[in-house]
Amino acid sequence: MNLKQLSAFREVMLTGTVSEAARNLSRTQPAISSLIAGLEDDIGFKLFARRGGRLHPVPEAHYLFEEASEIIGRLDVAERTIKSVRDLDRGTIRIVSMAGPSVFMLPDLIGRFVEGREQVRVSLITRSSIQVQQLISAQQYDMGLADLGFVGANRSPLVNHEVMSFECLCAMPAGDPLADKGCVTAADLDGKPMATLYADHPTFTQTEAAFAEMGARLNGRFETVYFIPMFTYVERGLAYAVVDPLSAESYKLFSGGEPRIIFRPFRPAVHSVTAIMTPAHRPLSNLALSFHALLRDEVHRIGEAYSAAGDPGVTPPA
Amino acid sequence: MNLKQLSAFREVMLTGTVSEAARNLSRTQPAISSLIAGLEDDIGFKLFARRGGRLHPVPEAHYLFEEASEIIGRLDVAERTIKSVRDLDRGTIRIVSMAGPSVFMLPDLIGRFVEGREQVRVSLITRSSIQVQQLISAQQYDMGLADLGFVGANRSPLVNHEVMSFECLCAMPAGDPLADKGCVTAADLDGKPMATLYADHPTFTQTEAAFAEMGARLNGRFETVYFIPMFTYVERGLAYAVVDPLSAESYKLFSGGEPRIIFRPFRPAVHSVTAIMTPAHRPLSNLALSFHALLRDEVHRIGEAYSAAGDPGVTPPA
DNA sequence: TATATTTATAAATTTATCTTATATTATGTT
DNA sequence: AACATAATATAAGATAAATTTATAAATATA
Repeated sequence: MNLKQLSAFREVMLTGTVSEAARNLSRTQPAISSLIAGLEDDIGFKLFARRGGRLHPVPEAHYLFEEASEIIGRLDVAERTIKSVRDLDRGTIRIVSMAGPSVFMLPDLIGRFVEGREQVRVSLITRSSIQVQQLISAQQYDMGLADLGFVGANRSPLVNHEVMSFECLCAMPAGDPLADKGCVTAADLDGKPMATLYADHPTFTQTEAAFAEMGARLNGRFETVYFIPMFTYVERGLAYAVVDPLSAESYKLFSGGEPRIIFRPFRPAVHSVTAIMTPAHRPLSNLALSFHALLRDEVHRIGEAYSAAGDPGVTPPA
Repeated sequence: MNLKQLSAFREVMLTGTVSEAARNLSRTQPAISSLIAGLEDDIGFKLFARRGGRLHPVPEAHYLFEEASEIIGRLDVAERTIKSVRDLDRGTIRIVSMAGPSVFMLPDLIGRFVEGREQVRVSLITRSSIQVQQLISAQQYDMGLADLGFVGANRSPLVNHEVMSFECLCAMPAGDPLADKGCVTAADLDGKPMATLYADHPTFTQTEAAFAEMGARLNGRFETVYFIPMFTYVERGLAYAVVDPLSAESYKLFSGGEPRIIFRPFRPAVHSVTAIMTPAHRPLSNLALSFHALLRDEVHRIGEAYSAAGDPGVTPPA
């Protein structure tokens, strides 16, 4: 008893004749006849009584017809569904990210990704960079975005890290005199009020080192947990800040059309090392792979956009 | 996407390796490899990531595994069920019968038939002989048992009639002097009290004719609708009766171990013409065919048992 | 009666599946 | 590092299944 036999049988039951069934299935009549005969052979009795050169289903045939219809229908659904998975318009992606990108950048990217993919579900949670790696290595999430500065040497062997290093930027209010410089140095910010992250954040420690290197004094006036509050201080001209490109992009998304902060390259270079993490020993779904590619491209685009040119939102000085 | 592919895939998912799956399915490893490759080809993407010379299912594979398991399971159930239908231990038979046999004979026969066939359902209803033919021709029932004397020339072309003609018997109380005779004639019953069926029953009209033929007087003292009440009168020595063998058999079943009525051939012969009816243009289920054969044999057995030997329950006179 | 329609069967062909043999890759062991 | 082990992949040949073409037989229809 196989599928070919069952669908031939089903078609004969539906059409009433072998010839018509053969036409519907794009086969010849002897092919269908032989499938029916084979099916009858397999189950051990005749499904049709042959009278007047026609096939008349025996009562038992009606039971098998019901079953065959449901089985074939089920198979069709399964086939369609699995093929829609191939076409990436169905499935679930679970993402875990550090705080910064999870506020504007990732929701924006996810919004673009699910556009026109009604059946796609995306779950995004926010955790510390350390926890991001833990959750990925626990095979609980498909993708993670985290600051490798926190992870340091403790990279989990269960996690693939796609490492991207960026140079941080100096954020200042639009119209600030320093914006005229193509590049801002620690010396330029000597003693100026700064908004910084908390003490053990890699960006903060590197910024301190950069100031020390140039013999400049770091005047940490505002200390915050996330980047977003820092921008509030910068917007109002209360402070400068050294931020990574992803945070700069987040600000751009946050502020919408009229950015009141501009970004300039900062020297000595402060590096932000971000990684896209994926489970090492479990294949990603095609959908997740597709989003992974989008995320990587986006992060690279942001990195490049802010690195050389400074703030792409404002024309750099000639 | 076909069954071979799906069950190979299922087995690989269950065992974790192609080689083990091949062993379980009694195939070689390349056969399974090729089925998996074919399946992946059909659905358009890889179900397994090849790493370390092993297959690691992608997340989508788990969905297909669930579906494949259910489809295969469903097919197995259908196959088992249809084969149990073949073995006649599952199914339904709908029987319609005239009153006489439906009281004891058919229930007894049905009881024997369903013995050891837990899944077999039998429905038996009682209708007039005319209605029996109508219900069979309406394709509503699988089998009918009716007196053709009522149907006469109005045989439906939609019904197959298996006709059986019997000679009726004279019923008398055990110990009656007439029992000493090997054969009872209408003349023997001249003027004796008789229990008869209602006026237009074929057996009654023929009995009247038999008495007339021998110039005997028919003293119809009790008139009943069914045979069973007649036996009550006969048992108490209040009347004689002329009954067909099926009714005689019913009495035997009804009275159990100690029959208080004996039967003798009656002359001139009164014929009871019974027919087993089946739908002409619809095949019977194998189960119904099987019961049909049993019923035919039983009716023949009864006809033969009562015809020549008279009452088989009591030793006929030497 | 002639014609058309339907199913069944036989032979030949094509397609699918399976096996054997072998290559390749990864893993563990000495 | 060399070797053995175990897994998958691939190619070629063999076998089995499905399909088509051709044809016969039975039945219904004009």
